[in-house]
Amino acid sequence: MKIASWNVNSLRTRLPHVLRWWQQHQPTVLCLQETKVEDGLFPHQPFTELGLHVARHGQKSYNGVAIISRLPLQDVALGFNGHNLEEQTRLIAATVQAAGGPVRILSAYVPNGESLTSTKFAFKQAFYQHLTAHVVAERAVHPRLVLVGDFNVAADERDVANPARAAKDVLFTPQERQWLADLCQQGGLHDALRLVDQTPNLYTWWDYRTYGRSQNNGMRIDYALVSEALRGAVRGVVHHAAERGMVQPSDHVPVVLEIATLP
Amino acid sequence: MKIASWNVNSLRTRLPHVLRWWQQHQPTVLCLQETKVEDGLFPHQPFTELGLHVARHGQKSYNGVAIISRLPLQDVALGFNGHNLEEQTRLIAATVQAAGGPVRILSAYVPNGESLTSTKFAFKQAFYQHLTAHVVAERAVHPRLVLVGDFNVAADERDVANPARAAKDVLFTPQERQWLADLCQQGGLHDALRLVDQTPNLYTWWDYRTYGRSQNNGMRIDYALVSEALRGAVRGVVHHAAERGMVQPSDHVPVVLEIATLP
DNA sequence: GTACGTTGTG
DNA sequence: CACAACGTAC
Repeated sequence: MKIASWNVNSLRTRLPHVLRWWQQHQPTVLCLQETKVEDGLFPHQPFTELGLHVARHGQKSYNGVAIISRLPLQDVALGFNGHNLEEQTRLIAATVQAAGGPVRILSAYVPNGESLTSTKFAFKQAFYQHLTAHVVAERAVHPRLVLVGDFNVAADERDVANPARAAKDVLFTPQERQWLADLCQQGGLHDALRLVDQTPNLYTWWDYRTYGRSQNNGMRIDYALVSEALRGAVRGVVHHAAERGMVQPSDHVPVVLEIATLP
Repeated sequence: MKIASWNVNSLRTRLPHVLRWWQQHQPTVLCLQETKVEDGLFPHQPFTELGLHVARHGQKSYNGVAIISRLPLQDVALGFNGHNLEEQTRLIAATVQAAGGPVRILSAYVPNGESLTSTKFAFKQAFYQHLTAHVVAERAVHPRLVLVGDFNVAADERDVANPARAAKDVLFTPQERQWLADLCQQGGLHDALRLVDQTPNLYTWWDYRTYGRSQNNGMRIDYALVSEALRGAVRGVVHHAAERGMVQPSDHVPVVLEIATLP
């Protein structure tokens, strides 16, 4: 079973890439972030006519998350038990019936934070706190849980090009790393890539502004996190870095988790 | 000799069409309107690398005229003797040495006028007055003169789909038709198409907003006007209406004047 | 409907 | 750098 996560930075603009990528890689589930489209304008048809199931939670201009799936999506939940933080659409969840039993899937788009002194930085912390509590509650109901998305934090030194420099800026401050660590520890989640692969410099995002100037100056800020019950099922995590080289690419690339769902 | 006129509605956006069209039709001269590009950002290279000569007079966002030519462009004149009306780049002229002697070519983009009560309508009248006086002066120096462009006026009933309705709106009011008639009479110019072809409903422009809804609801507002000295040389005028059906077309199509330049 | 410039966001 | 929205023009 392949569960993918991709911050597409506008689904409508990236739709050709997303459809081509789906056909090439045939995932079981694709979680999207930064769809930047209201629910009424969401492009359902290209997916439903492939026989896929769609759940989306979006707004005008900013944010927006979605789940596209080959399997039916059950118990779709928008936001935190139906309400959003700061009216921002950054979380969606659904359950799929896999071979070994139900898997709860969450697609999250964590706030960027802007800068250490911004009110958005405080909002980022609040979002992590809510997300952590939410995962604790969800995991009590759904032991087999996968949380994927754009977490806007690089976990450790292997996940940034220049750790000393990056630590001074948003996305790699000690505080943010702690928020992510707390999410994993209190939420009982494991960074699926690091369960199986310790290679450094495996990035998922390259800033539009710096990509052209400095080569491979990226960060790993998109993750697949799995609950303890799925720990042993992780077969691998791959980043589809080639997507960053396409014409008009997203600044993020797909992160694909493969799990064995039969016990 | 083929002298073409095309309101391209952004040269940068339409560049692929313009280059393909040039290769297909190999005009002697192409006059452009609504290039919407400052001189510093004008795409010279695609033309110069074909060995073509370029004169342009543009500004940011709006207006902008140009002449592309297989023959060298002499005595290039920007605006009305170097200055523009209302700081708008709507007129450019140059001389080419044709087989029968020099031909003065003017490319004009007449203001739209917006509505009868707009200050832009008064500006349209003022522009016609200046243009008429300018042509009178130019023709005294250059007997063989061609004035092409977007005149934003339909000359007579044959040039609109519904004359009664159109007469109430800008582009076909009696006043505007008179301004165009004055330009021709006082300027000593002839509407080249009507010298050789009386077919009605030969349009050059179809509004983006109405094109899809009502078929062939266009107007003839782009012309090739020739001086008395060239009257007998006119071999034909054709509208390349197929350009309106291309993907991402301009709302105007090329108007191509063919003249015999040998005496 | 199509295009451009500006502003706000990342 | 790239995206969405808004205002403006035709």
